[in-house]
Amino acid sequence: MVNFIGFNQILIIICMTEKEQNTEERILIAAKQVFLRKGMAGARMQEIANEAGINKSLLHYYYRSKDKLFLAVFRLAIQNFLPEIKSILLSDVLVTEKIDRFVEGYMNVLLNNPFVPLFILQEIQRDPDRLLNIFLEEGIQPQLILEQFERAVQKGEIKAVDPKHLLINILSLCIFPIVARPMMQRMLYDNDSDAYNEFLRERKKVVSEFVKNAIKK
Amino acid sequence: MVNFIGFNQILIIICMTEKEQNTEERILIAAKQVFLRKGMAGARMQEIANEAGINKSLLHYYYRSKDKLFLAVFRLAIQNFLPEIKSILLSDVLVTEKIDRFVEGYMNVLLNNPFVPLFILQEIQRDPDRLLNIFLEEGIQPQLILEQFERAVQKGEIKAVDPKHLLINILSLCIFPIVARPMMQRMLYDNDSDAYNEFLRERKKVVSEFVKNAIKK
DNA sequence: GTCTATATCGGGATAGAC
DNA sequence: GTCTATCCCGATATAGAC
Repeated sequence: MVNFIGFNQILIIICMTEKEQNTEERILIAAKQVFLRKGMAGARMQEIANEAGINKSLLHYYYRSKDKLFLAVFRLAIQNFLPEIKSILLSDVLVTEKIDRFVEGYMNVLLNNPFVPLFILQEIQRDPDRLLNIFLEEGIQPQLILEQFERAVQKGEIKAVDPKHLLINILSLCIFPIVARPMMQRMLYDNDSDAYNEFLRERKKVVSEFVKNAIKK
Repeated sequence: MVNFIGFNQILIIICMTEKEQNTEERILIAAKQVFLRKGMAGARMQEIANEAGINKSLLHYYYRSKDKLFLAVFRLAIQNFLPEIKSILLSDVLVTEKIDRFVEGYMNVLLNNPFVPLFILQEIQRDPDRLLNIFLEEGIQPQLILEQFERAVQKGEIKAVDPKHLLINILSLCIFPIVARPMMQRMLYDNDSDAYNEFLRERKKVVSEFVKNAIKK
């Protein structure tokens, strides 16, 4: 008897594969939403299942546990960040120009993924080494930008500042207004969402100017 | 029969009162620790009871529910912040001098309560209006400092900057290095805690200078 | 006020039918 | 692969003895 796979068997296989990918992906997207909103501890498997439009058990079928699902989601989340940021950091331009580009690009990323930073801050406190390892595996390298700042100081392009402080200053100015949004929007803008969006948009330029003023000789 | 309270009855009452206060207070302190570390969702009543060295049921005896306990703790936490900060904001000095004092005072408070900011950021996202109401009840008023910045701009003491951006810039530079500590300490200082403490101490001056440079004419 | 015991509930995880 | 039903544990909360 010849090995033979009938036409509709192939169809079934294709269908199952497509379904699998769809479901798996839908789970990931749903889980991302919920994890980002609630954090690991606050997220409920039921809520994720609802958001994905499937049964709770299916979550365990695809990702054996809540913990595994969480890890998958986290990798996905930071991979949205990386390519854009990396390309900016690797670009070969003057330090002041690079600061402009970085602030612009980084704040755009944050505006598109507003829940990611707080999520990272939460989980990094819950279990610091786990997430740090993932960061390292994904090739996050602060050394690169620190050296650039260092060289810019030596060449006299900017004031003599500690590169680590400068890096944290820039990150602070970009990230904090996003993670503190629920509070700041209420306290400064009467909870007017549009006004705060406008504030964040104009903030790209404001931060760039602020930093460049602070470090120019 | 005359109304009469015997001597040992008085002793008992005093004892009970003292014990009550002690226990109540011990619970508050323990709960503060746990809530700050784990957030509302991650905190466990058992863990709080252990930390206070008492039985789980006693938590419910003094504070009817986890939620009520949480609110009590939160009020306590922000009341540690307020007096110091308020007095700085109300002091009558030049804007640059006030920025120095604020950064110094605020970062000291943060160094003594390093878990508070992330805790606030977490809970403010979980239930924004609840915490905001507490802030308002406690008399937190950004308007005050905004007006001072405004006047300083008009008087020509500092560059023409948007007061709201300036306020958020200062807050960012102070708060972010504390909430992101677990990550930054590992990425920038090989997880050397002493080195990061030193970094934060010198940061008070660094931030002051950074901000003043950025806004001087 | 403080403890032990227990009720009650919700969530993660598994078994098994289809 | 997907569903229903169920297990099991842990956590909040209550009852009641002392």
